[in-house]
Amino acid sequence: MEDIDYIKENRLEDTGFSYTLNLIGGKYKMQALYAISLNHSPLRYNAMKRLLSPISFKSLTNTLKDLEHSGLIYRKEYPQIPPKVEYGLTDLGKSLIPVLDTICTWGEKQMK
Amino acid sequence: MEDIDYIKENRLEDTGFSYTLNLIGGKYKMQALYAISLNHSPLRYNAMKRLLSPISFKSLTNTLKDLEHSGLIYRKEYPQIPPKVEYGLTDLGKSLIPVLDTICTWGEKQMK
DNA sequence: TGTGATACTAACCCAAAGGAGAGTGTAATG
DNA sequence: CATTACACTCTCCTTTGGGTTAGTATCACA
Repeated sequence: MEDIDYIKENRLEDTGFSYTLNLIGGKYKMQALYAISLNHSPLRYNAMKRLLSPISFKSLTNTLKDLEHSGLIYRKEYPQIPPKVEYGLTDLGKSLIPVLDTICTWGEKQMK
Repeated sequence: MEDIDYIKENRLEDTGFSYTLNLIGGKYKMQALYAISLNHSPLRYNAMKRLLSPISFKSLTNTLKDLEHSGLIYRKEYPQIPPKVEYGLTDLGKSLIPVLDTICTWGEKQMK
C-alpha cells in the first residue's frame, strides 16, 4: 500500500507528459513552432514577432533560445548588413507538428 | 501587405490552439485529467493530491475548479461524514484524452 | 482521550515570467 | 539629411502562479 502509493506518486512526473511539457510548455513555444510550420519555411526574427504579436522582444528571444537549446528549431545567421537570421524546424521539431495539430484541431472543433 | 500582415497577426491567437491551451495550459491541468483517465474511474480529492504530488492544496483546488468550469470534469459530492468528493471526466474531458495521449507518447519516445 | 482521515478555505509571501522602453550599428531608402 | 529596417540586448517594473502554514467540523479507531 505504501509501496504502491509511492510508485504512483512518482509515476506522473516521469511520464512523457512532463518531458514534453518541459520542452514546449510556456506561453509562446507551441505558437512559435506552429508559426514556422504554417509558413512552410524558416521565419525571420521580426516576422515571428509580428506573427506572435503581442509578444515582447524579451519573450520572443527567450522562446527562441529555449527551443533552439531543446533542439526543436535551428538558428541560421547570414553575415549581412542589415543582419538576417532565420529560424526553422529541425527534424525533432517537425516530429512535434502532428502533436500540435491534434491540439489545434480539438480546439477548432470546440470553438464553433 | 498591410492587410495580410494584419490578418496574419490575429491568426495565431484565433486558432484552436490558443483555445485548447486556455483550457488545459498550466502546470497541473493536463496531469489532473490524465490521472483520472489512467485510473479508469473518478478520483477523490486526496487521492488526486497524492498522485499529483508535490502539488499544494491551493493549486489542486484551483486546477479542479478551472477544469470543472471548463466542463472537462465534474464534481460529485456525497453528503457523508467524513466528506467524500469525486472528480471524473465529462464527455468533453474524455474527448481530450487522445490529445493528451499524443503528447505523452511523443515524450516517451524521446526520453529513451 | 487523542490521533488521524476527510475536503477543503484563507492569509500571506516569494520567485519567476513577462511587458515596456530605450539603446546599438550599419546601410538602404525617401 | 533624416528615417526606417534589421536583430537583437539591457534595465526596470508589474503580474501571476504557486508554495506554506494554519484552521474548520465531524467521525472512526486505538
